[in-house]
Amino acid sequence: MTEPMLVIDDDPSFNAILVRTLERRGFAACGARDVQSALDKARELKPGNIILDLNLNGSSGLALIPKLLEIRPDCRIVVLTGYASIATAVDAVKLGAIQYLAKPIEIEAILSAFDEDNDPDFDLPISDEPLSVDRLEWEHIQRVLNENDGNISATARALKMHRRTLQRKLSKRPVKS
Amino acid sequence: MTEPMLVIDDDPSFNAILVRTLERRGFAACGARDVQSALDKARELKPGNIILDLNLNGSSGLALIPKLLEIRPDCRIVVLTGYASIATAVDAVKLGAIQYLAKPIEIEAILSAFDEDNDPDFDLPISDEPLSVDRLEWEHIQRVLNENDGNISATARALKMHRRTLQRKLSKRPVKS
DNA sequence: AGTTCGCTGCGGCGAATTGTCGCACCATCT
DNA sequence: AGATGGTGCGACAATTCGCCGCAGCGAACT
Repeated sequence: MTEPMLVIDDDPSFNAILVRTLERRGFAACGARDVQSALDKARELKPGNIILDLNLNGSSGLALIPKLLEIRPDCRIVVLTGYASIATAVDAVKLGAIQYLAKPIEIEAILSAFDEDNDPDFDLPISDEPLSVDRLEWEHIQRVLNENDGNISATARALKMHRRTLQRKLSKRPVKS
Repeated sequence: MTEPMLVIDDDPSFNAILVRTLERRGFAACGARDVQSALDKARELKPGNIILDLNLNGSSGLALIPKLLEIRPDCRIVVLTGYASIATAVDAVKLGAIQYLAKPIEIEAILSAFDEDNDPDFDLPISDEPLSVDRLEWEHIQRVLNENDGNISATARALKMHRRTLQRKLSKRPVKS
């Protein structure tokens, strides 16, 4: 099960964390932050499992799917995105991705996506509990808040929630699982 | 094309309207309101185009996809649902549906789905807005619910929320962006 | 300077949602 | 038959949300 994994995501910290976590779990993992190096790495490593973010510095990861499959037709691609939509989910799967997940997401869910597809030869840690809805909400808020440079009003607008409500959530919840 | 169309939807009025509209546009259309009659009609007509609602009186239209494809492997199935979620969209496409659309939808969109069931467009999608917290919550619930084979109690436990609350959320939220 | 924006924190209050309990009804399994 | 576990749903109190308004603050423009 030393099938190499390739993480394609333009967010440096997310990418690094994911690669590190995968390695710590015993996978050979490698990261790429843009289309070109993703293709280079893919050609070099011929990874069987690929984690692909849809948004790569503005260019669509969707177009990368056929190219990756061309390099290795049986590779399993899990698409990950912070801006999930049903339309892109449908496209991604039609193009050959085996799963489409919305960030924030736990590693467990990603791994189980690779797992449940087939290949019973490696049983990785049985997936943990999913995040509670509260926790998920918190994670999501933090992400969007970060994206908006801490601007609460803008975040509330993006999240389509009331600013007052966001304020209250932020002040009340240091974090809980 | 006089390829017969089959409309599978348990909502009588929606079904009837859709069939009528299709006929008025020159298609041979036929409706079915439950799993059994859908399969009967499919075997009888061997329709090339099928419009399938995911929720058929509680039973999942998802399971119908493989059976329909078995009857006619090259038929094109467009999945329609009032309770859209990314999880079920991914499943539907993996099972062989060519498109997944959320109600309410215009006939035009359905027809154009059949029309251009090839090459998804990589260029335009990727939205610029993150999901609203409500939407994210909905997606997450759908995923976990799916993971638990539709078991509401188990899902509520996994999500650390009260079963009653989950019930209410599931029944109350048709979808909102 | 003065003025206009937009963001922020916060009080308050009615409306809506949640947490909890309880009950009835079903399947399964023992 | 009894135990177990799921499901739907009514009811009611506790909590949260939506929405109002207000005052302070920094940036940007005239």
